[in-house]
Amino acid sequence: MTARYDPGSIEAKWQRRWAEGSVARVDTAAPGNEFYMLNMYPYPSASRLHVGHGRNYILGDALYRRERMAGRKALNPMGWDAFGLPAENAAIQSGVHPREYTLANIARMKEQLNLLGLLYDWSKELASCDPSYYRWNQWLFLRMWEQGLAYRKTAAVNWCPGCRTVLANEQVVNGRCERSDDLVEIRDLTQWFFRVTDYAERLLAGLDRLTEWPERVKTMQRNWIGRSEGAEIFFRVEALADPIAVFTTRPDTLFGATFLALAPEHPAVAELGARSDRRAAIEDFVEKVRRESRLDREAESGVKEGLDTGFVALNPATGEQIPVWLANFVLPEYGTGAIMGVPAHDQRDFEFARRFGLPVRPVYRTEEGEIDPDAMIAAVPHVGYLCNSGEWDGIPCGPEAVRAAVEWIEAKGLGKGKIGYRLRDWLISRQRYWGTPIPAIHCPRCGVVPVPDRDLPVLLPEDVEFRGAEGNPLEKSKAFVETTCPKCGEAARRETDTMDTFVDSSWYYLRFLNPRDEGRMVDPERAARWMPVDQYVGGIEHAILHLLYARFVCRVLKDLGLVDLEEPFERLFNQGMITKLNPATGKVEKMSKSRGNTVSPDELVARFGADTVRLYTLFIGPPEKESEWSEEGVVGAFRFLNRVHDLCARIAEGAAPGIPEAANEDTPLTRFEHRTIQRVTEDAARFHFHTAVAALMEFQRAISDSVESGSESPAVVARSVRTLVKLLHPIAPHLTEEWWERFGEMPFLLEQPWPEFDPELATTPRVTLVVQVNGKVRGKLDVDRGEDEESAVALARADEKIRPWVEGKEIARSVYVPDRLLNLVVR
RNA sequence: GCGAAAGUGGCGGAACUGGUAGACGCGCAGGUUUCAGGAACCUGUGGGUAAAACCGUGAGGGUUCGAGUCCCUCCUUUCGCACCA
Repeated sequence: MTARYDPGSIEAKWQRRWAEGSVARVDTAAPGNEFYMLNMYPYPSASRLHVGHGRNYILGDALYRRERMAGRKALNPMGWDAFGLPAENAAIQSGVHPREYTLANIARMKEQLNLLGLLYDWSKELASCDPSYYRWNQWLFLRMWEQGLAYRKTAAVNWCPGCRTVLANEQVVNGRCERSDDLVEIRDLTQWFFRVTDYAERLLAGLDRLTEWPERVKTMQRNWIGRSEGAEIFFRVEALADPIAVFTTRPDTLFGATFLALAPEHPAVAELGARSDRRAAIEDFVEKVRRESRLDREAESGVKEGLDTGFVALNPATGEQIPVWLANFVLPEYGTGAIMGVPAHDQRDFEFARRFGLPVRPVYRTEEGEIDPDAMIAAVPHVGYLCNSGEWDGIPCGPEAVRAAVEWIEAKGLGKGKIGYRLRDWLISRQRYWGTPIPAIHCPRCGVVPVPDRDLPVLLPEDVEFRGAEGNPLEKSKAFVETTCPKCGEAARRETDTMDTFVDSSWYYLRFLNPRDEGRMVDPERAARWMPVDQYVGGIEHAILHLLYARFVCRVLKDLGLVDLEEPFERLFNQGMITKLNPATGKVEKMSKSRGNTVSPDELVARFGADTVRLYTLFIGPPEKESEWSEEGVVGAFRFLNRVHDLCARIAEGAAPGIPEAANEDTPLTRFEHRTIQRVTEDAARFHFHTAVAALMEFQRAISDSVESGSESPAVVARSVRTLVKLLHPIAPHLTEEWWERFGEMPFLLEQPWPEFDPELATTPRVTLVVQVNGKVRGKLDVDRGEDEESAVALARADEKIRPWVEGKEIARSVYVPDRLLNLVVR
């Protein structure tokens, strides 16, 4: 007769007990052995938790519980990235206030997290939409403004005509608005930026010290920052007062520059147009390129469009006149938005030159001699030695040539060495209501004036109509917009842009340490004690967004003297996404609400219990890998927990508390036990709970078998079962707490020390020695550990399975790996 | 195009520094229990053979006593970046 396993009642009971006991709560002010672990924030705007990101939390909780059992005081807080577009869009559609919508979703998410038995320190809970949180966004903004790190400029941004708002880059999918599917336009708007480019070098250099970060993420950040060394060189244009600066990584090819190309967006283009008799053509071209969406401009890579402005520039090295062109392939946001065209040594310039009949002039020659430009079919970026380049002639292609060129250019005052970055400043303005108001006031007399600290927080107004709203609802709130200038006291307009929600999440890990602190943003003493975050768990999707912004803001806070911390997250673990077949597209896609291929964990919890869902989610595969969700195997997890339940029930009869902890008898089951402790401990350390589960399944079977056969003493069995229960706790916490209690043990199993193994007992006295003949497995020997080679060979020769393979043959050599393998090489 | 990761049974996946390939689970097959059903229990399960031999980790080469693991070439898939001067 098997004991009936009823997860529902057990789980409800323990969830209540953990909450009542505040087991997750820690005093962040008190010293101790600290471990700070953080899951990347969820999106409470998502109305339900789905297994795709539930996996984060289940893995995180298992790690957290293991740390607790390992005796470390561990902080595991949860915060809500509560501002954002979805809440506001819901408000526009339904009229429900974004706050209401958000708070309802937070409550629901919280319920679901609790349902899975996840332990968070709710005393540290925070939500970015709470003024006690976002006032510090504003405070930080003002400090950054003082430092010149926050500024306003006019920039080309993504604009969705349907939603009548700017969009973040990540909200643009294939050139279309993620929500309305409208084609996104590029518009010039005056926006607020954070000067992240000032930190490019430090952000790049810091990556080398993040040894516990996945290489993949670091590479993505490096590419995103995109450092390249080169030079800025000035080209005089006859029609213009100021020279045009170009950025190049190949100043060594300056003598080969045969044209100058400007991005149509280049600021000098308007002036050129005004002075040109080709004004209409220039304006048409600019308009045409600008009308192309970014998508088209990128998709048509290869098709290079251009227009000769009719003006000429002077090649500063040769003094020759070269034409000034407009070209669609020159990007306005990189470098200076202008390039020198060196067709012989740059493929893009080559294609452009050939298309428009511009001259090609090689300035490198090969061993065979100079290159015939007419015979070239492609650019030769790296070849031979400089030629036709005055003093530089003869220098081999490479860093040496670049260095020589930079020195020469600087000496002549033609330009200077420069490091270029692909990284652009962080656009933080959003023309939306549901975000942190940017604390600035526009005064007709004083200009843009910061809100004084004493007036913080700038609260979101309540007199706002959302339903069917067009544009930023804040603009229509008189109470909000109409204000007075803090400098001159005259009537002024309040800034209506709000901040990107990534600002919120850039420093929240610090705020968990002092979430109710009214007087300051961060507590430097607690930060010194707890920082950096020991373990950060989250998906790869934040590799260059959140994880880069957080590293940036951390450095800003350091420079402001608020914390002594350069890197916020010491160790990062990227778990793979859960994918699932999307019936709508027929493809296997990342599980997400917007794709409509989600699976809600609470339905599964209702059927099998949270422990089964947790165990199965961890068992599905290695957490760093993407996994396709399937429920085929859930029953296997459920069966296992049933067997554990049954086993516990069998030995619980007559079990007295505290029995067998001391006895470490040398029996087969004891050895199995120690081996299992070792396996589970090591697997958990590298987050491989799927193999830990496999080890526990084997262990359960071994215990059950010895109970069946009566081969082990009750004390040994009792201790083994207790060990099984402890090792299983991070994975299936409810069932294991329940049995720990029924065994008469107290208090929480969560507070029990993680079992330790004896390395000696974690081995077996006898081992299987594999015998190979000429590298092929021909038999196995059961021998004592540490058997020497000579007797192993003798045993092998005598073995009836092996004998036929060696009989009558000469053993040329033997390879012996003690306790593992014997390979006989015969002729 | 550039960069990174990965290809192992019907499926998810094991295999730490080269040393029994396929742990564990699903599925499947046979059996047990049950009025019955099953998400219960037991046994078996890479191909192949009567049993062996033999063949098997994307393909082809190489190093080695021995290769899923190391090296070279190629193929496929996934994910980044994508005219970055």
